[in-house]
Amino acid sequence: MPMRPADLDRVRALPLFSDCSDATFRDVTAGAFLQRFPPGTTLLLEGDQVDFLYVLLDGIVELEGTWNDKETTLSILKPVSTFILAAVVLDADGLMTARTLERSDILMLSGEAIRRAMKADAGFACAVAEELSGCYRGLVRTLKNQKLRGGIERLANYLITQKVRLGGEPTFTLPHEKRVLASLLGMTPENLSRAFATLTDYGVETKGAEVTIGRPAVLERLAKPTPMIDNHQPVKGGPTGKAQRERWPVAGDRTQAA
Amino acid sequence: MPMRPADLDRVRALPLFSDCSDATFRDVTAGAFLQRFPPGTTLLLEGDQVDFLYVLLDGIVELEGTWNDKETTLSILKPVSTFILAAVVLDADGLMTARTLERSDILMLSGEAIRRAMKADAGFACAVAEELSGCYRGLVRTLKNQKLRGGIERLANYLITQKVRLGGEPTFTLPHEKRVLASLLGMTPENLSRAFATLTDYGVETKGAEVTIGRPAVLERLAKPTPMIDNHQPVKGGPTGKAQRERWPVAGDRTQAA
DNA sequence: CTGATGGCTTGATGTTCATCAAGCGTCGAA
DNA sequence: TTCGACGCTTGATGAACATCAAGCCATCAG
Repeated sequence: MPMRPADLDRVRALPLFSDCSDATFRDVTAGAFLQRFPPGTTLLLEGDQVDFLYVLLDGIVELEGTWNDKETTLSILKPVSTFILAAVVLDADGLMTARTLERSDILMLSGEAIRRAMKADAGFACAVAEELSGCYRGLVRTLKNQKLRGGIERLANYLITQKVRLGGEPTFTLPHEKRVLASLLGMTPENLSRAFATLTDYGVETKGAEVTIGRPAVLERLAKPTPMIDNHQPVKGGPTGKAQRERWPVAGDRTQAA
Repeated sequence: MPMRPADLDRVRALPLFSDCSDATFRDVTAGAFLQRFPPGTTLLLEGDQVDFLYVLLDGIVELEGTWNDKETTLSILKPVSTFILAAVVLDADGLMTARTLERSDILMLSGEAIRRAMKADAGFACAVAEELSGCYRGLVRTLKNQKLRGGIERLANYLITQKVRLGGEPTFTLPHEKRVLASLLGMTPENLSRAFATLTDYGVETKGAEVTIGRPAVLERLAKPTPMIDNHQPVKGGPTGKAQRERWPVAGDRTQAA
């Protein structure tokens, strides 16, 4: 499928590429191709060799892990995001299965070209390192969330994070099916249901996918959110990488601090 | 404290630095200093500003996370390892507390110098990206381990991994206190004790910190280890980064594949 | 309209895990 | 040596969570 110039611009605007030279960008995107996938398509299977860096331009994709006939979703990606960067950098097998949740436009960049570009363009290599750092920190947050909090607390914090990211309005709509949310939060759909029921006592009303947080203070007292686990960075309009998410000045702006 | 040339050589041999130019290495190590810490010393607190890249030259350090008066250990590092690289790259606050478990020799490199070197030396920036990729994949494994397996299965797989990493002998000694191991595996010391008791039925004998795996096949049938979660890469003699750990050819050597 | 499907909810039940409490053994200091 | 501290173990109990089963409700094809 041909790449439209508009798509190319969106990729160029990614933090990953916004700083690299024109030559690097041309080299990396030369053999690229854009593809549209229907919902439920498996893009990459756990253990597959990874030949491409994927860029989600439109749609939603889920990263999941499997063991012993059980599966769990590790992350849910929205546009514009790259994924399986780490496997590409190391030229290793993928550790996660990638699957579309909705119809998605996905750009595929040659992994070999990426690695070549890193060696040639220090700015690009730095951008890759920054993106990876952001991904890493995201996972640290997820792991702490999983090991330190119980199911109800995870849901409460998810709702608070979602609220601020969607603009801060007291009522918003869940971006995914509840069964997907359950897997992301590390619980069964049944227990997610019960957790929502429990949160009624804390001012959380739900009607289908519509959620309204009636008494934020009460919910927060239960959730005890902290910047060491929860990243309340609002999703701004422009395309943003995982790195920028982590740059958010939690306490005091340090851009000129050192 | 003065840096001995021998220490400098060990750092130079790290995958992080083995490929970078002499100039870069000199720049990065110029303002470095080596420090020896007693056991139980907190090197860095969750949320602290991170000004240095730490390199563990000798000893053991634990990375832990905290929430609501609970704590959990996220990783245990052996020499030679770097830590909090991601925070350094992004010039962000640390997400984990770092504490020595034993007396440790730790080299501290200026974070600013690291970032400067990355911009100047593409080879170094690539090495940073590779190290971060290795750390990222390690966390993915940990998260899958945590979300998909139960406590006994986690212990069983830990023992199997430990066995192969320590040379494959049926009997070996646990490298940490059991309370630390429990926290790493995401359970209480009490339940770790009970899990060991359960594993007696699977041929696992324990006498203090000495563990012997009597019937490996039986234990494996319970543990169901998989390269998608467990990294059975043996710890070779030389200093090895997290990246090399992930480069292990799981199925077929691809070093010359592309 | 009818029926089937699939996501969600609710209840009943059992497993897993944490907590509380007590006891045992080892080690180190007085 | 004696005492106390600490790590580990074991038992009893309760909380959190998964599983199984049934039912509700919206959507959609026939």
